[in-house]
Amino acid sequence: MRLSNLADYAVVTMSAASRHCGGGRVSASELASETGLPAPTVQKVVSKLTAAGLLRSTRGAGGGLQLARPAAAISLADIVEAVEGPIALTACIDGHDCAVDHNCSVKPHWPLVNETLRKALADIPLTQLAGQREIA
Amino acid sequence: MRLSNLADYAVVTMSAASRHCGGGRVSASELASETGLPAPTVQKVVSKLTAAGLLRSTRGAGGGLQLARPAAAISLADIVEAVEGPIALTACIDGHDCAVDHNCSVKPHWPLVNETLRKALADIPLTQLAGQREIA
DNA sequence: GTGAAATCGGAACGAATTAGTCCGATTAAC
DNA sequence: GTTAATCGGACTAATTCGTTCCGATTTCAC
Repeated sequence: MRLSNLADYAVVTMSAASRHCGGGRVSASELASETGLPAPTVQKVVSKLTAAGLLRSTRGAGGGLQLARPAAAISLADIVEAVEGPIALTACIDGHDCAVDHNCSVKPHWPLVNETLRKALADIPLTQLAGQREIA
Repeated sequence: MRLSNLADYAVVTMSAASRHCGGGRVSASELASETGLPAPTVQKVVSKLTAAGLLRSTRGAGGGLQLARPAAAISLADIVEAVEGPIALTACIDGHDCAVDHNCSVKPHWPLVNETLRKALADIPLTQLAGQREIA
């Protein structure tokens, strides 16, 4: 019931990147300096976020990162899913049987719980987490 | 964003125990047989649940477990907290600074998220999870 | 056109938490 | 008082996560 540190760092990184949305491209090293996180860690987080389509990467000299979508259109659920995969409390939903499949009366109820949690996280936009002066 | 297997097993175990609520004491071995989980694992889960006050243990020959509270009064949040501790997505809320304390603009928003998730889980009683036994 | 620099992307190593297992202390019944 | 069955805690092994490093790609400058 606790998201991984990578996901936590991803939220911080996205929050920092959202502040440079208007300024164009930002390098991963610069994000590391601003957030105080280790540079390699930020690189790994950025890789996952880029693969998920939340960030747009521009390679080469003078390149950098930029938000692929407006900050208001990115929710906490998107960031968590980008780093940790689908929002699922249990692993028995995607093939990995929990060895009690035959007598597991709670399994039918997990999708409902998962969806409830996902909705709760989807209702939190990046703008709220970033704490920008323009929250509207 | 995924609860540990122990918590998953705890839910299954509590669900199985709720069926024996009227029958009185149930041994951990019997719960293991019914759920199909390894007996030592069930013992570990039962230990945590008992320590949290969700189960009442009776030692000695002929002893066993029984629900400390009615099934309707036990929520999914109670079980998760019993096994995994407080519902907190991030570890930076209880002293462990995340090394970006000075520039972490998202930290003030985590308690709200945690409370939202906790409420979502608290709204799911054990009776709903137990449901009717489905024989596959 | 060529060279060089800077960037992201993926892979490998190490550490930490977790899952599983075992043995001992306690307790009730006989 | 003895026996037997139970829970409780501690140890070991495994998986996953976090961190770090190196290579492929791309752009700018000359």
